[in-house]
Amino acid sequence: MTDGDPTDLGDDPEGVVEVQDEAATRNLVFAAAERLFAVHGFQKVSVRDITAEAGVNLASVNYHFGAKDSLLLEIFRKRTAELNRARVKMLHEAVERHGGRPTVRAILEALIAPPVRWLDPAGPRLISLQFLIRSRGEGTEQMREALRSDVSHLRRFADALLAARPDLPPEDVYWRLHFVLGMLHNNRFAEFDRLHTLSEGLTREADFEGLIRRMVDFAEAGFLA
Amino acid sequence: MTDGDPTDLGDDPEGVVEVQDEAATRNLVFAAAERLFAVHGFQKVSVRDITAEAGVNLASVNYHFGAKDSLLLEIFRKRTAELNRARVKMLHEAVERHGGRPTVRAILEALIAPPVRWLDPAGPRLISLQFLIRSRGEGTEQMREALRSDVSHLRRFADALLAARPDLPPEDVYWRLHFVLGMLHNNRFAEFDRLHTLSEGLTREADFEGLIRRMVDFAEAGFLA
DNA sequence: GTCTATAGATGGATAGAC
DNA sequence: GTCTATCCATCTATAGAC
Repeated sequence: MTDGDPTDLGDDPEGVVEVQDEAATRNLVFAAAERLFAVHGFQKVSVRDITAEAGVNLASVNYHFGAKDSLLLEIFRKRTAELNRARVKMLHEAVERHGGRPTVRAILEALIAPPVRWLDPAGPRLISLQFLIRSRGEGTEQMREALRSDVSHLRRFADALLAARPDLPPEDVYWRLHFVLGMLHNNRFAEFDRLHTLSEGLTREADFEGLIRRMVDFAEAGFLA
Repeated sequence: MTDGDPTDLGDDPEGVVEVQDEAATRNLVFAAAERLFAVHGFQKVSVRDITAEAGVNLASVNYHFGAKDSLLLEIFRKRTAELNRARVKMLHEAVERHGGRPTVRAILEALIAPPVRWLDPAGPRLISLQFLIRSRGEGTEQMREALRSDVSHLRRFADALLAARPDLPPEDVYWRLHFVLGMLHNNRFAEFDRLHTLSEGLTREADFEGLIRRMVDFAEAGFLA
């Protein structure tokens, strides 16, 4: 369905296998790599693991992406752009809804809701989010450089928060934004497991809108103090 | 000074080098490994890197620790125990100070202050803390199993918080504890760098008692909501 | 574009001399 | 306990047939 233009298939005498969309293998590699990296870590997953998982030959990674690191970087860029787009869209809607001056709560919702919605195992985004969280600690030098220097999307959130709390010293606003990001980056499989053990099953992360509300409540209270 | 009993040195005809404390090499390896792991990550640092950094021979890691993973686990266990001891001690003092029922703020201080004090570059703990933070995302299976199952030290904090806020649904208490831990785990070199870039130098993490106060303020507000 | 085969580098671990 | 030399597994990347 999503493998390109299927109208070519009928006329090809060589059958279906040879006329796969030229991007099919590339997409298989991309998806397998993202999943394995997200679950097992960047360094522990080899090109062999990826190609075996994708069911393609070993040389595919280098042919389609040049190198393992380039593949990593491409996944990172794509998912980062998608997440930032969702966040900025929500922030923009909040700005319009509040006549140019969104509340702290509306800003925090735009920051928090998109990545938490990605946690839903019923959706197609859980793997991408775990990949992005992992890239923060294990990323290549290129990825860390991108994270360090590209603060353009956070810039908007910081400016909105500064405008919403002009009475606060700016460094307080920045520190609190840092704390909220820490809350978000902690949403890993392993941390949920630990919390689940500690609470003896009381905490279930299945209710994502509820989790968003809990996080926004907590963060908002911290910002309004 | 700390390399054993120096009184033996004067009588040894073979000189200083051969009569080093038998633990000297072991300690050199331990320290070099912790530092390299903390800065560069667990997978990226090889046994060769460690022994070169320590100025000892390649076989030292296997002789003194058995394997690279065992060395990692030993560092992890030692630093985890030290951090937990400092936290539990502060919690115990808060319990005594408050006649058995410490406030939310006192509990949070016991949870937050020790690891943030370890951030001080003037102290000897900065590397250990970065190692511990990294172990959360990159740890071996043994380390992750230890993190998952050994919640005995967090158990005390959770119980204290449940007692301090008996009016809250327990799952709310657990989630908020999870949020506070996220704030703590985000205190990595790279995240401070990013925050520093975003705030154009306004946020300086040099004032650790100030940072503790900011974090406790934020977390307390979130808990009292 | 796909595949096999392999080059070339690096890793953890160990044997054995001292 | 320490060191050198080395085994052997594994990795990334590429050459070259199809």
